[in-house]
Amino acid sequence: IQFEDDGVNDKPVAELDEKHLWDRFSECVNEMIITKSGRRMFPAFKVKFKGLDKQSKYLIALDIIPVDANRYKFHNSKWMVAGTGDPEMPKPINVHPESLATGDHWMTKGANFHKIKVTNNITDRHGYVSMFPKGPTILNSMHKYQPRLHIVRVKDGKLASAFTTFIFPQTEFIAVTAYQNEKVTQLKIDNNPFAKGFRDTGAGKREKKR
Amino acid sequence: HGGMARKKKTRTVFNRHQVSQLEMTFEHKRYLSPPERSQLAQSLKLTETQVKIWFQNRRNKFKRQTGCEGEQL
DNA sequence: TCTCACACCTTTGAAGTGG
DNA sequence: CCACTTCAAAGGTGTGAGA
Repeated sequence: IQFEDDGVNDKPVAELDEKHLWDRFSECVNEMIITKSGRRMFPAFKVKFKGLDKQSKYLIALDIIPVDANRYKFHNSKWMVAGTGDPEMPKPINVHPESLATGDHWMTKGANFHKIKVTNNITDRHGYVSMFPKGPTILNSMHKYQPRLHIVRVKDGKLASAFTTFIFPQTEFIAVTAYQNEKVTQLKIDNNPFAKGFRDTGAGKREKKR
Repeated sequence: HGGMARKKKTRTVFNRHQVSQLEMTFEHKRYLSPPERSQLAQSLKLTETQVKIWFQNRRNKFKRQTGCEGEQL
């Protein structure tokens, strides 16, 4: 990977936001629903920054890559390998919409990737930007994935530094078509505001039609 | 409210082109002079009031997001 | 395993009201 | 101009049925 170093001295550091929440999901092996139309991830992937150069401009991006080449199954309340994984589609690089913002901007406002979507729909490619696919990330159900954060300094429309990549292990998850682990479901319901209607306590009215 | 005047406030939504132009303009200038507003309104086929209120609301939103900086733990 | 329609919520944002 | 509020429309949840 080529870049023209602009000589700016920085030391980019990204730290995962709401780490505690991610940890709780990670403890019971996180699952992300994938749908035909694309589903947001929860928790949302949010980061804070340190060590950027205030004046320089940076591009911030996120991608989601396979962890291994296995297929998994949920059996006896446990995830276990269940054979060889299916072939993977190329993964888009989700450039943060505020990108090409200053180091000052990123360090004060952070980066929130809450709008990125994951899907299992192989037939709705949204084309390509440059060499890379665009649109929702296509994942295989019952496969394990790991989001990655990328930081690169940009000067005059050209790369001015190497890519710095951060991996937060607690953001690893297994793509599913329907939740397998009850604990994961409950964590999602308890913490995702859009699922408030399913909460038992307080303002929720859980009801079963029989 | 005494009377039975039921007003159906139908929510108007500006189209993508209009929003992106407004957003681009806002990025460069946070306040619009009357002539600028008039020209922008005409090119976007909006009323001057709509453009005025849009900038007013946009400024408020910007302040709200930027001002609330100390959330999370 | 996967898909789909619900019900039930939130978020969004132009327009309203008052200062 | 600002501070707020109002309130539909848009759209994100998990559900549970039926493939």
